[in-house]
Amino acid sequence: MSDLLERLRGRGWRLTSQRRVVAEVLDGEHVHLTADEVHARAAGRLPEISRATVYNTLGELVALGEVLEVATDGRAKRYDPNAHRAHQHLVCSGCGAIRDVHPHGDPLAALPAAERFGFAVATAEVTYRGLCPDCRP
Amino acid sequence: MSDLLERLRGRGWRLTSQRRVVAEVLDGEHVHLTADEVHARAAGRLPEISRATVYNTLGELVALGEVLEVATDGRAKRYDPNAHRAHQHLVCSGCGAIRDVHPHGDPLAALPAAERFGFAVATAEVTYRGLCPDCRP
DNA sequence: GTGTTGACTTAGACAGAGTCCAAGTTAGGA
DNA sequence: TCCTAACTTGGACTCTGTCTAAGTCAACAC
Ligand SMILES: [Mn+2]
Ligand SMILES: [Mn+2]
Ligand SMILES: [Zn+2]
Ligand SMILES: [Zn+2]
Repeated sequence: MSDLLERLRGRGWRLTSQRRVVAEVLDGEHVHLTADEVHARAAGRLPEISRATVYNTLGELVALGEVLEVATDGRAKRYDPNAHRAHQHLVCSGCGAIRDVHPHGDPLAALPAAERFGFAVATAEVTYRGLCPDCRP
Repeated sequence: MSDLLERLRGRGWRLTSQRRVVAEVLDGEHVHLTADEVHARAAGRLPEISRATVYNTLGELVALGEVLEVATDGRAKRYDPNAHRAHQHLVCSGCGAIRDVHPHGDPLAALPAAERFGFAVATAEVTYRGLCPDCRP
């Protein structure tokens, strides 16, 4: 992620302080922040950064494949900087905590051709749900 | 689904015309309607049914396990009356069309204990994504 | 260094999905 | 038939995200 800014420059992007700060907020942390959380942390370093710019930058990073968008039911999307190693998510049904997990095998392999209905199936996302240690009875 | 109204009555629910119409709209169809689509179809039979009641009734049916909520990223949730046979979903990345699919094996089995981090993992939802025949280049 | 310019940022209006509330209505038991 | 708690209603409200017009500035040319 630290060379992300170089990669972006290589694509002809302007390196603005806003983009730099958003990249720094996502850098290194294996977290799954909402756009508003990214905005709050970015504003800690660059107080007047706008929500629109955070949304724009996140959208650009997603389009480049540098960040993944994780849709969690009903609530705000989460942005995942761990885009370079395929993984799935384990979500606590109690508190909403999210962890990266690495299941065995390729989930796509479980879908037989007869169940593909002519689709060109490209990806399989798996969401495991259950109660985390803190939320267990 | 046709005896759903009986099951609801058994739980002490009042059988109102609104609830009856929402149940009829979902009945039998293996579709994945949004709340607003359910409202539109229900209003065809009972013109003054309100959005709030449709949301309330759908939420109650979900809580009872009679209907599944399918979160599709960014868009409105879809309500799935096919709650009595486990299945997964295949979604077109182009037009958003949804189909029920039945992969081989239990997707939970692919997650080793060491990857469960103390969670009591209960379910695995799989979303397959790709282009449907109409959207393929 | 200075100037130029189109890419970028901003505030705020807007939109879609869903929730909440106070007031009115009604299903179903007494 | 009456009564009342449960249900429904319309509209206000919240949350998430998009859009736009006007202002700003990074990067390049000189
Ligand atoms: Mn992740
Ligand atoms: Mn389904
Ligand atoms: Zn938890
Ligand atoms: Zn399609």
